[in-house]
Amino acid sequence: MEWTEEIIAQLKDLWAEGLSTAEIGRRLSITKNAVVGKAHRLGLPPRPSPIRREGKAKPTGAEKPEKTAQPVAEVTADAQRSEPAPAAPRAPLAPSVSEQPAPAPSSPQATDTPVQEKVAPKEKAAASPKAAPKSKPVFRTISDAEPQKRRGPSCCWPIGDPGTPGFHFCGATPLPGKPYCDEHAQIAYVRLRDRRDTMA
DNA sequence: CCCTGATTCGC
DNA sequence: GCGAATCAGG
Repeated sequence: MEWTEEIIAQLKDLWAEGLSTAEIGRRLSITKNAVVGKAHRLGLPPRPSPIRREGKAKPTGAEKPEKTAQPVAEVTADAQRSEPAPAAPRAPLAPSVSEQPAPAPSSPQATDTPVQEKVAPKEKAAASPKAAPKSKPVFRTISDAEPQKRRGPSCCWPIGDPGTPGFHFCGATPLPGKPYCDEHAQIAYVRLRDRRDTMA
């Protein structure tokens, strides 16, 4: 795992937002162990821990079976070909706004915009993902995440979390030559110098 | 069972 | 430093 400054910043941000370690791990495509381990190493404020580990000798050391990690975010939208998306490969956390993982459209263009607003950390209660509890996060492709009828170009801005039931793409008509609609293109194509973080 | 975070310790 | 394995509580 390559802990770049950016990833660490995201970790801190999500940690500060109160997301669970597993949730953070899911968003960063890493395990919760990695999140917890790194968080502790960074000296991040501890969460209300459910346990109090007393003097317990560990019999066997931790082996490393080394599972094949596949951080594959397969988003094959037919809309993005001529232009490489400078933004999120999987989740809308890369484009600017560090404190707003889930973009909320201010002006719904469709009459029934199924926007999920902000995905709260309690989203797990709303659904029971039976898929692979222990394995790596499964990223849904656009084909099964969005039962799109029309084949025309559509905004591929992700709404919600990949792998969760409500996940889908925006689907609005994108700007000419852009993978995103007007609305999301504004957040996707952000000047880096406009990025302002509240992190230390 | 599921979830959570903490710690240990081989690498 | 990293994180899987493990622990331990809800």
